[in-house]
Amino acid sequence: MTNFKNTFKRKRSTILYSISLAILLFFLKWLELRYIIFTHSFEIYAGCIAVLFTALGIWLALKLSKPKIETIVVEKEVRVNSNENIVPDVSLISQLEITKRELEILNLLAQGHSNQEIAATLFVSLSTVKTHNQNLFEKLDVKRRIQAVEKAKRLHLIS
Amino acid sequence: MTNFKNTFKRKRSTILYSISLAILLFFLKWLELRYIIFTHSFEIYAGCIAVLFTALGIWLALKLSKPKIETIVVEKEVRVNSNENIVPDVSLISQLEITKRELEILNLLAQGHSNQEIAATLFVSLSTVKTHNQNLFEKLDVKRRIQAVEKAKRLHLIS
DNA sequence: GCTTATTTCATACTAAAGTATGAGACATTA
DNA sequence: TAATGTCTCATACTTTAGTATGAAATAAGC
Repeated sequence: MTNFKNTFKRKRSTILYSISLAILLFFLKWLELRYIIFTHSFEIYAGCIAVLFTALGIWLALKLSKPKIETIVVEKEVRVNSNENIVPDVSLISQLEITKRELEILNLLAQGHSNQEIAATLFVSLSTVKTHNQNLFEKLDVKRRIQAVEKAKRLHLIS
Repeated sequence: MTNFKNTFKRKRSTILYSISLAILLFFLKWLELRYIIFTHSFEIYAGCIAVLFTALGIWLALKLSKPKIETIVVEKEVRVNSNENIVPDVSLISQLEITKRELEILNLLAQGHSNQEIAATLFVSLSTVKTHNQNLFEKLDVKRRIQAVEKAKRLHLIS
């Protein structure tokens, strides 16, 4: 312990010097920072504005964007004995926002036609048929044409 | 006409004076505008930054955010024939020389599965499923899976 | 044992289907 | 007139489907 005290006394000046030096260095660093901020105040200001208004933009977009409406059909099985006359369910078709053209294509799909054949039948391009298919699959919440047909028949969208 | 010319000559200086005055005024206005822009260049710059980054924010938000989805659930009664009159036509199946395995695959096809899924279900390789499909299509005399399903249902090979 | 039918798998290829994205034309509607 | 919905088409790319062919393993029946 005495040894430690002696050592401390001997080295006090050194330690003090070190501390002063450290403080001075910190002060200088601080001055440098101030200087940097001062000389670049415009850029910093602009940066702040940029960040702020980016945030504003994001907030605006999130607030004002309309939610996409998705209709999900929950199927309830009802068992019947007789084959009733199957009538296309018009209300469900409109509810799922299936357009006339899409319904046409759905019927052709159900007949087992390829996209090429459908395009030829309707006098449109292959691209068009593919686009209709895409929209149709999304509206019916299916992945493949065969599922679309299957579901459409089950929901009586087509006969 | 002569009268007009004389009037014009008399008033030419006046007109020229007016025009000069107008030009001068325009020039002054332009200077003023320049001055305004100059003295407020920082605000204008900041404004531009604000607009730009607001747009950036909106774009970012729209691009990167998942679309808001509002879900509407519709309950739909699906009528299912519970009677037993739809029974796989065994005689026709054997007549067409459709094997057990092929019939299994036909049923999975009818449920809208992909070849991959069928392979996984039956614990066989994709190649095998394709081979079965090929044989099946030939026996049913169709070109595509969707036609195979359609025909199989029509012939009551599957329910 | 040999043949035959069935099931399995592979490779290599072509064709078709599906995804993602952007955009023009046109009619309807607020 | 501006916004919206529908239909149209394109390009570029990835994934599935389908074709052709050959072949191994196995069980059933002659």
